[in-house]
Amino acid sequence: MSSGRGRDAHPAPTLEMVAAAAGVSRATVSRVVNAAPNVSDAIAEAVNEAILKLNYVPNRAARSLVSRRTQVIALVVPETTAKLFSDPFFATVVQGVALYLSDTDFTLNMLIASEMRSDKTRRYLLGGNADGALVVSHHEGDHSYDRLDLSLPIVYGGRPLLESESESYFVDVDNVAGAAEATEHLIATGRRSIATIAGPQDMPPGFDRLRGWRRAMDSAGLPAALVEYGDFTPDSGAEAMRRLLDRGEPIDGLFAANDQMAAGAYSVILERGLRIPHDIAVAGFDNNYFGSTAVPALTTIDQPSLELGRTMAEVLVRRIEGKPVDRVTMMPTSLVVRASTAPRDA
Amino acid sequence: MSSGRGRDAHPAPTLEMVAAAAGVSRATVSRVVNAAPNVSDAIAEAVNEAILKLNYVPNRAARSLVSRRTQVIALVVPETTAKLFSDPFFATVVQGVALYLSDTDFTLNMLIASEMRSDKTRRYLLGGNADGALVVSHHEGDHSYDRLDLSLPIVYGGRPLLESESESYFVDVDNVAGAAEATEHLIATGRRSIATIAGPQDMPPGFDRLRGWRRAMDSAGLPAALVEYGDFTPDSGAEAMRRLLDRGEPIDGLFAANDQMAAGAYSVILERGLRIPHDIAVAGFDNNYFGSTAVPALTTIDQPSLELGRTMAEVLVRRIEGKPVDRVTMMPTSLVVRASTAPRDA
DNA sequence: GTGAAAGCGCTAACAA
DNA sequence: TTGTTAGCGCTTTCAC
Repeated sequence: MSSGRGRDAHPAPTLEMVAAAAGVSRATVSRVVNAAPNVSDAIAEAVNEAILKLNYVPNRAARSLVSRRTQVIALVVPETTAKLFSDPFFATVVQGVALYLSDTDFTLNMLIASEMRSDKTRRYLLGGNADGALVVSHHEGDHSYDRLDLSLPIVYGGRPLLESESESYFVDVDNVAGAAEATEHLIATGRRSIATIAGPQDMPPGFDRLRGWRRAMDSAGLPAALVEYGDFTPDSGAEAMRRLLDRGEPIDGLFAANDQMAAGAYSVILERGLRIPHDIAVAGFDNNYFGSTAVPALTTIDQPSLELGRTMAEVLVRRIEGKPVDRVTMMPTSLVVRASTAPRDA
Repeated sequence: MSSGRGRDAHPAPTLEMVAAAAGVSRATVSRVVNAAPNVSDAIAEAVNEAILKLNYVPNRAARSLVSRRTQVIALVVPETTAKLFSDPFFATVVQGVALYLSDTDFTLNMLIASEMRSDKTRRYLLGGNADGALVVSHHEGDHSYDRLDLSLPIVYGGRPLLESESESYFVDVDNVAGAAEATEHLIATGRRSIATIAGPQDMPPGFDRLRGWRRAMDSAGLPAALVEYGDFTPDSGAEAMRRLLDRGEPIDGLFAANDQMAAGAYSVILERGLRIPHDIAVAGFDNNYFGSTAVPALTTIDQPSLELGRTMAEVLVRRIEGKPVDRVTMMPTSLVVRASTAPRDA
């Protein structure tokens, strides 16, 4: 079994061949191809005809070599994310990026960055293989590529852990506002003793969502004391819920920092003979299948992951093209109301 | 707010600079970089030292221009798939591809192919922008890029609808064997009246999984008559289950052609007051969250999606490098036994 | 084993 | 408005 029939079957027409066919110089063809302003219509037409006839496609390598632009955007993905292929959030962000770029002249290059070969990624980026890079830091706040930004523009997904220490460009979801909205919704349905299962405080989403819950509780004049922490896994959510209930204080509402932990909390609530939403109304964050397939379906905060990716790409392209862009872009979240926060007597 | 600080901050060292630093000619540096056999150890060492000191990285554009190789592999994704970001299967395949390529010198280029701009994709591929292409046809059997294979090697995910009409290289999952295994498992747990909810018969997975069910039933001497069709959505699974039960014939086992349809069937089974697995044991196919989060958890057939992607990439790289490869590669599936097929009295 | 020189296909001054 | 010319950084005969 042989293979690779070689691109030599099709001896790829060159600019020179087009020039010959159209009876003009290579420079003129180049001008037409690049839509330069100063070409007479008659000549342009003749050239375009030749291009069509020969089925000419410019050679990117040659173009990049002289123009110093690759028309490539690198998407850096941490290997851990790649292995944890159970993450719909990540996949959606990537698709948003790809979708946006498909309407531009840029091409998307996916790089898997592992700790082991981290310099391979750096070298690739520094080697002039891309005009810019997108780093999907998976909301962990890792902006360790910051230094590279001196050599090529970088845009992160998710804010850095310490904003003050970074000058990086990033696009993020407004976690504080989202968490506040979920909590306000709980309050609006008549709940007063609202607990929260927070995420890790060394991750921006964990930290910000707790802040949002606090803000809403404070604004409503309710005590923000019922807090337990988890690590975003269902199991940790279950354990946090157990600790919460073991405090012996009344709880009629719960905001979990993500849907997975809410799902974990569900099992404990039911196991204790309590009903959702009758005894405890529950809201989550993320809007993924853990919430949508739960029974009762979980009220949650939707993150615009597709838009997040799209926006990251847009910000990067603007930077590359030298157009003005804000260093930080926040994407709005939206509340998805489902059965888990239904009013008690509806 | 400005931007793109230009790669000129770092004036990217060239081969020429390395040559100067090492006191040799550019040709020699090139030989060292490309690990040519005929370079004396002493010189090679000196060159490597210079490379390290200058932090030299070869310019791909220049290299591609002369070598006629791009070291790029294109991944063509249909836009519908990109929009339907709810598909973990697809995301995992892509990650498998990326993971494999990260250990090679190839780089992954994602292309979104829409019907509207389909020639953009073709032109890209024909324009010598990639050394080969991977087409994730999402198991729909669409091998419409077949003609391109004359100009550059292409490997598909999923077999073509009509094998006879295509000479394409592809990697697929053994749907027939998987479906048969699930059905045999049902039989082994003592079920005899086993129905199936099949997928669309114009899609290879739909067609093949029905064949697998039939094969298992025939081998066991059981009648293969209880068949209804769905379109792989949960709703269609629910309706098919309804039709199945409305036939009035006894059913004690069900093989659904995917987990989503199994989930749909679950709701109807429970709604009719039947118990899973006591009255009806259920098995699905895909092993995604529809099955793992269902109650009771669904026995299903696992597809090695990560491996599928990895293998597609491997087959393509072998073709590009002119090494022998089989035109068709089948990946094995595996049975995941869960509560939905537990023996009646266990 | 090493160097000199030509050229891959294109763009961008500069001339005309 | 169009053509001429000189490279971009690399690989690759061909001499030595």
